Amino acid sequence: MKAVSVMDSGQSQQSTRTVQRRGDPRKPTIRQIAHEAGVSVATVSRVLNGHPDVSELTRETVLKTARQNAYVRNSSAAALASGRTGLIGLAVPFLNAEYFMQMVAGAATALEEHDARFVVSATEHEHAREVSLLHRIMHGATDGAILIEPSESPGELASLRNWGVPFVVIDPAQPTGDDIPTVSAAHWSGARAITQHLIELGHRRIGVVTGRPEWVASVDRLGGYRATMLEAGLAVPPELVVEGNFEMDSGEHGARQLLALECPPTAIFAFNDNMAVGVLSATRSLGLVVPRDLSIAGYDDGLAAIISAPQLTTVKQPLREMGRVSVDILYRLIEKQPVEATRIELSTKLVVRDSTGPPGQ
Amino acid sequence: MKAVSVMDSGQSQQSTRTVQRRGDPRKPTIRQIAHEAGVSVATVSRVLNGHPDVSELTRETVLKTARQNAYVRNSSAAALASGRTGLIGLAVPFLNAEYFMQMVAGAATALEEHDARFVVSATEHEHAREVSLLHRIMHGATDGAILIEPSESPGELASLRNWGVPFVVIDPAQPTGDDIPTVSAAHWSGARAITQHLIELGHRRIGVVTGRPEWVASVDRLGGYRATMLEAGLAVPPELVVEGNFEMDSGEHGARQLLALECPPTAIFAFNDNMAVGVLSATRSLGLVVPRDLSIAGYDDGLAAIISAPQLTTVKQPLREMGRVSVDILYRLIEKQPVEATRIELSTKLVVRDSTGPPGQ
DNA sequence: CTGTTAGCGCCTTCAG
DNA sequence: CTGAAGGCGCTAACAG
Repeated sequence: MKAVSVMDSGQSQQSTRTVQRRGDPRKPTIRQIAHEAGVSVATVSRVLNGHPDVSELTRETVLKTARQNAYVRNSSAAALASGRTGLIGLAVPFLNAEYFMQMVAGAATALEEHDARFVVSATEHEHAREVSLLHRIMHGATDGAILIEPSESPGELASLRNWGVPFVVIDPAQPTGDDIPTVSAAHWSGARAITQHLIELGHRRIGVVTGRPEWVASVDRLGGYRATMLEAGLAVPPELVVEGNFEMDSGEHGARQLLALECPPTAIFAFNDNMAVGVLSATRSLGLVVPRDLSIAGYDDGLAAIISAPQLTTVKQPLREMGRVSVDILYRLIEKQPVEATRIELSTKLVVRDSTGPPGQ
Repeated sequence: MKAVSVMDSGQSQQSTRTVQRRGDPRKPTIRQIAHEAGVSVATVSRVLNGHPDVSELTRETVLKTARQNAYVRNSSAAALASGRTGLIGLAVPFLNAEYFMQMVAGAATALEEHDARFVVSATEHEHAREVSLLHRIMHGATDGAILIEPSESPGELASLRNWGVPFVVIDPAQPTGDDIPTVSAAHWSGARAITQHLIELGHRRIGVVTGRPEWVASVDRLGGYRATMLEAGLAVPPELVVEGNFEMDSGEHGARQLLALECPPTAIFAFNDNMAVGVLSATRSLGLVVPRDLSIAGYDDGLAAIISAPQLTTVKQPLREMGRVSVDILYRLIEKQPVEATRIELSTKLVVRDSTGPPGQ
């Protein structure tokens, strides 16, 4: 019986059964290209993958006929055969948060250099979603993953690693094992820089509005603040620390609480810019002038910091850079190259603007 | 010759060649599960894919042994065999723009219901990138795609459609053929609402700072503004329309230009919130009070609108909803269900805050 | 309800 | 430098 060839060249083929193609005939396969170019599929594959061991002539022929037939490689097939998908899993807490998107954007540009794309999943910081993500996306569907602020326990991460999918964690909530590369922002020293700045301006009572206590960012920034205060011989009475949740409202709320103290702070350090804006608006509605009556510092150096009036003194984090670096490390892992530093902490930068100044008298 | 079974059950198998498995032995295949559960691969496949025609007993057995062996389906293989990847391509101009991320977030939640993920690509509004995206991501790698504000010509989109990959376009720059579903924001009527609002407040000279002229948003909003002004019998002299680029700075710049006119406007409508904030800061530095001396309106109802002081009168767009709807339509397309409306325009909502008021006298 | 079997399209040794 | 051929792991007829 003759094989039913998709291309209608009269070439006869040995086959015990009728070949019934169900695929879309508009989508040429590597075999058709090979056939038309008069070479073997292996050669076509080599050309398409840029292998060097092909004569210039054949390469050109193949490329030409591939182009003519508008050939596009079927990535599923390639992935199945090669074991590489060209896809990276990316778990991010929230998609609509400027903060995380900076990291994602940084990772995206880096990924492009590796000719890869990423598959995103918003975890909303929910454990269940992350687990499902890890168990679905990572296994087989992607070559590796980047987890931004995962809520996984070290144990879960470790078991994940055992599965064989390389991944790197950005800002882990808890210290991971040494075998799991980690990229973090220097929350502690960033908070230190801000606090120091405030102290140098002459502030003695500095209140803070923290973020959600489950996040590393909150914990570490609080640590940096505390340490710096103590070091300067300044007390940190509990009433000076109020808990926020990174949203603007909580900043406003926290500020009111702080300013209602019998001995209110002369400066407030909010753990992110949004909350700092909240602090600002509370201040304003209380009739206080910033920075004369109250200095306000934020964190992140996001849009809010430059939109607000006065513009905020804050800490700039290398968010994009973190994304970039993570991808770089991830690819070292994937390509099994040695990874020198598995514990990277990128430094932050104090940005002094108009919301801080010496305390009024 | 005996097959080398990965599982060390002593079951002998007929095979003319030694089976040499190169895959990771920790990753069980459907065959091993079938073997261990004492059923055929087909049955396992059915169970795993939730097909109804399996007895409850076998289903349970299979599920149990799958769980025990920590089986995870190889998505590449499944994709190759079934022709469906469970992935959706998503082209978005910028990853770090609140505006687009809202859409993406909306699409993401909707996708989850379809148990799919998406592969993102930032186009940076560069034509080349989009083309590469379309030609790489879409063919075979994804089941469909959502293009946000693509710069493609109708011709390119049409040829894409011919390729057979279903897709929907959000806010197309140019009208597409009827066979390409489209989801848009009602830019025109949003601008109309704002303009009307300003007119009703008593403004007669209303200036605008537009966005980049290549974007639909700019063109349509300008159209809405113009039409409404004319309808109210108000002139729109060219000097009242200054071009911005959606960035804060251009708003500030535009405002200075507008306010320097011999007969300056009493209200300025900036085509997005960021620019409105720019207008605000220009106003402030000129010593004007908003809204007494100048009314300012924005567009988008983003973070900037509520951070700024005074908070901005603006137009809220159903960004998340647009993402959601797009996904819904896309899946209808993918599942070849009839798509009733292929030209969807979601309505916007005027949000009046403190930056607009009656003109001073 | 269940098993058999033929591919899906490509990659990759292994021979020449 | 090139060709032949065996899978990769899974799905989907088709036949019981």
